[in-house]
Amino acid sequence: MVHSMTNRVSDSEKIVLEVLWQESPLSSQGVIARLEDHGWNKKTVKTFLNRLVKKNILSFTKQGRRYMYSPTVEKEDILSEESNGFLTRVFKGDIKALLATFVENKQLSKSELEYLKKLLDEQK
Amino acid sequence: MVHSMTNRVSDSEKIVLEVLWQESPLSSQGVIARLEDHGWNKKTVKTFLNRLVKKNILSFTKQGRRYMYSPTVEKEDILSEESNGFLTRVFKGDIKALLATFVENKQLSKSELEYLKKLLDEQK
DNA sequence: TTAAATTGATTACAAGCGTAATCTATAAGT
DNA sequence: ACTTATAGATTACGCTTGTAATCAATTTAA
Repeated sequence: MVHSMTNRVSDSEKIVLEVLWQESPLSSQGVIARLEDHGWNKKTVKTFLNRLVKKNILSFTKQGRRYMYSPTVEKEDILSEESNGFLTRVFKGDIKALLATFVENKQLSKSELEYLKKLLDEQK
Repeated sequence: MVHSMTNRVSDSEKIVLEVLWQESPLSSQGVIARLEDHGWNKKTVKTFLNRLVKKNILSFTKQGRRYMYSPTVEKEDILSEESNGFLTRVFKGDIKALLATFVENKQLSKSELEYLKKLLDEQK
């Protein structure tokens, strides 16, 4: 946990980051290619890459005049950070209220219910 | 569900709204008083009241030259809207991953685990 | 070898947000 | 009867975000 992580990752940046969590290092072209169906202009994707580098969420190595980008943070760290933020901001830390909202709202399937029960049993 | 609700409620606005969910109608003074420990300037609170009115999240009735504010939306509606947004944005709709993150990260107490199990059992 | 395409860097620009200050009208205190 | 405080409305201003366009350098295609 070296990063103090004052800089948050915006939603769009997170979409870019997701690509690199799945496969890295990648050049900007590689990222752009994997985001084709997103309908973003190449320039836009490059902006996000740049901002992520400035925020120290991505690092790169030079390959000629190309950059090969890699995440500097684990997906799990970002997810749990965001989750805690959400819990605090929206539910004021009331974890039971949060869980109730999700469980009641989402109509879980049988297999999802099974999975969660098992998860709970492992917890103790 | 009359509101198309394209306008989101910001975090600060939500804090103001919370006061009015707990007690309404209230004048701006009433809201300001109940937010004293928040360290906000009165003007700041009034800005948020104004913005919430513009977003149709608050309505008011005039009492002389004072306004008495009330929410036009239910807390539960906002919470589940935000929750769904969060689920989609951060976990790409994967409810299992979301719940797993909370359960594993938050070190749930025995009673919280019990509560959640009951929630799951009621679901079916 | 000259023109075109591509790279990353820099700049743009409007909307939303946090955080108020100022303006205008009215009510209240002296 | 004035002066001052207060209410809501309008304006301000820097930061972040979404969404690129432009710029300078370099590589590639013709």
